[in-house]
Amino acid sequence: MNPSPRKLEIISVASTLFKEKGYSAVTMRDIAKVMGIKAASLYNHIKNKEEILTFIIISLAEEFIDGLEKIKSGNNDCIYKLKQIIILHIDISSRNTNGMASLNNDWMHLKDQLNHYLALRMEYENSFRNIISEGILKNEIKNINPDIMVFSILSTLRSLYLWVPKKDDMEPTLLAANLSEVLLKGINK
Amino acid sequence: MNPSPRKLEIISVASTLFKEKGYSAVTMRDIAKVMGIKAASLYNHIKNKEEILTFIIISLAEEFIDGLEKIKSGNNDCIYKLKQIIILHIDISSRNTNGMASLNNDWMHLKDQLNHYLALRMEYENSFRNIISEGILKNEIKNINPDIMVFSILSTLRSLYLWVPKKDDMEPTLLAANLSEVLLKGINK
DNA sequence: AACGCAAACTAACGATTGTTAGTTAAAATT
DNA sequence: AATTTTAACTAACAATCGTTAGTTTGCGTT
Repeated sequence: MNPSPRKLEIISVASTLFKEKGYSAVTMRDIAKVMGIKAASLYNHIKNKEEILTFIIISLAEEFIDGLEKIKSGNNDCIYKLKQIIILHIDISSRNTNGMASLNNDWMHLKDQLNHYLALRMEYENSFRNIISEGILKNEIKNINPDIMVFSILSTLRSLYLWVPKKDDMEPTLLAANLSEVLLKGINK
Repeated sequence: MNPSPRKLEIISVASTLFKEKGYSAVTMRDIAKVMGIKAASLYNHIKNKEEILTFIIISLAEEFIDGLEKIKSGNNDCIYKLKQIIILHIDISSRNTNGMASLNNDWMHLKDQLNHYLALRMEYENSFRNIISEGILKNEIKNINPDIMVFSILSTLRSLYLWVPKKDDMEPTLLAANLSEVLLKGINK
């Protein structure tokens, strides 16, 4: 069953608060107050607090997995694939800035779906590393420890949610171009 | 007055727990249990929960400010200064992995010292950006939006605390060398 | 042996937490 | 018009929160 509009509204409000203070510091009464209703009324729409967090995180994680799957299946250069990954992160982070905060910082508070999330994350990082490793084999990418490259690039991409809202005047395509240049070719002239 | 050894012990234990679950999700009883004492006993050594967080964050922030100050004062290339900044982050993050988690994720729960922290952070980012901007002027660094370069490099450096413990077999100097190569010159061959 | 002190303890506090039960009013469906 | 459904409400729950007060214990100094 699809989430009702009201439920999505609650999730959206919760996302905003989770980004500001973190999941644990946000109370059901906080969420309700922003919604203009009482805390108990939230339970007409959601099962419990955990369900909100689970929805935010899992749907985002699956969006990343799906996006990466399409990129992997294309028959392109590794460098081109990496550029597509950069665009994927900019796109998702721009459309759901608040949710990205929970994905990055509050995943450890998942219960039922914690293992599912961890599996998705490992799958994503492995795919990412495979692209890098293939690039090294094909002589497209420097022969440096792939873990370091994955860590470095992914750290920047994962932080986009903090930075994109402050630069919302910047064209996404321009951001993607500049970020690709910096991440792939460095800053040194 | 310097913090007593016992107080430092409490702060260390708290740091570990804060990294695992975040400041808000950690209770005084959690900290006490790891210490092997009762929660009320903690108050023989610390003023309150907030003081623990404040100590962790402010002392780290000042460590970064001091480190950057020394780097700025040296009469070196901008690229060299950036390499020193990378080493600074690796060094601090390795020595206080747990504290770095609070610095990154729990600063918004500061009260008295929140403004002080925000001032230090802005000072740090401004100095960082000035080094980049100077590098562009001196033709050492590509003429790309400095904000993007600061964001990109700093995002990676700020995430080191998550990654360094998983690679504790790696020589810090080797990590610094590889990371400098990736961050400054990119991964593209 | 007596004292002072540091650091633990027990007990409890008021506030806040997520959540449930039962009720009400309006809207949608029959 | 009658009925069901939706979504709000009030009231309250047991649990847990950070913290305080007062007490006990053991060690080092007198």
